[in-house]
Amino acid sequence: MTRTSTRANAATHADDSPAQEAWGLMRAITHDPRRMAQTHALMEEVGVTLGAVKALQLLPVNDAISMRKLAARLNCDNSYVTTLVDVLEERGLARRQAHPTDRRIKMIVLTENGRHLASRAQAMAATPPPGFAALSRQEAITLCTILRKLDTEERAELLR
Amino acid sequence: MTRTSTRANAATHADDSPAQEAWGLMRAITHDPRRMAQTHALMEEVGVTLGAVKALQLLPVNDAISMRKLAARLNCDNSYVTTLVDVLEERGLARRQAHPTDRRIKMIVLTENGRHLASRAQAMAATPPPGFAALSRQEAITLCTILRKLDTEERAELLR
DNA sequence: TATTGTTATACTCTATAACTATA
DNA sequence: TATAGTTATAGAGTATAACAATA
Repeated sequence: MTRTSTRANAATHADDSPAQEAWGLMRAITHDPRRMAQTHALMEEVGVTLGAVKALQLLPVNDAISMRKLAARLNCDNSYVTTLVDVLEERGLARRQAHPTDRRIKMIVLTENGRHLASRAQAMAATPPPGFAALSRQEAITLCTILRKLDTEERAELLR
Repeated sequence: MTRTSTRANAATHADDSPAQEAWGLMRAITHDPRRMAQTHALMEEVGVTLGAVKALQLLPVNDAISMRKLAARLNCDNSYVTTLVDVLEERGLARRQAHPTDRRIKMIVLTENGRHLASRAQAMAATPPPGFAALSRQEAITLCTILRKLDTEERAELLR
């Protein structure tokens, strides 16, 4: 990126290209420590560790999912999913079910209680931090449009 | 067991508000697994663990910094910084120095070698992912402006 | 023979508590 | 007495390898 650069905006970013500055800001914004605090509160409430809460955030609320697919979502090893689902079962939040046709596969389903908790955990993750409320509708839409392009482009890059 | 490294896919946005969708996209974009791969490569090259690379990314390249302040930057406990700096010293990447006036304090300084590595690690973190290249200059500037507002607002929220 | 999940195990990450040396 | 850092230690997070059951 060349620096035909913008007006002297943020002093700290004087030498950054807009793209670099944007990237830095995105990382700062998504890093928000209050989210971690929220998550921690949920861990305490449910009496499970971080891994289990992450699983709750990625488990489909109404569907069943195989161990293997959950591992892919969590981007972790299969064996760790065993550990995690064990905890979830102990807490009565999920159950292992047989797959109807392939008996190697175990399908994980949330219990009533687990469904409830999973919904909350997922809503928590999906809720933008409070600062977003300061954006005008038009700004939010503009932001969205640019991020969509960025996301699409990232995905495309991934396949090259 | 293989770990399939999938990119967290942004959910379907049909029902989301623009702010919600933007938030989901930001999380998907910053989650990029290629960064983790890069970091992992550096870990291998230097022969240290992730914690040490993170320290390298946060150590001031030309200044000294106290153990305590480094702990604050890493957002971790003091005792863990001891562990980390021990490793950095073993690898000849950093040294502990006495503070000129307060003998309780130990100042960490990078060695020549460490400075080099730290610069690389920091440049790696600051470089936007490849998708950013697809944004027009105007889009990058617009994105930057909105994110700056968001960031400022987040900081303000933090003090309420 | 390949695939799904589990067990056994070990290494990394990280914090807490108790401690030492200053201040 | 309070603060900076260290030591000892333990628990959470996570992977690897070997394995059992099924396909």
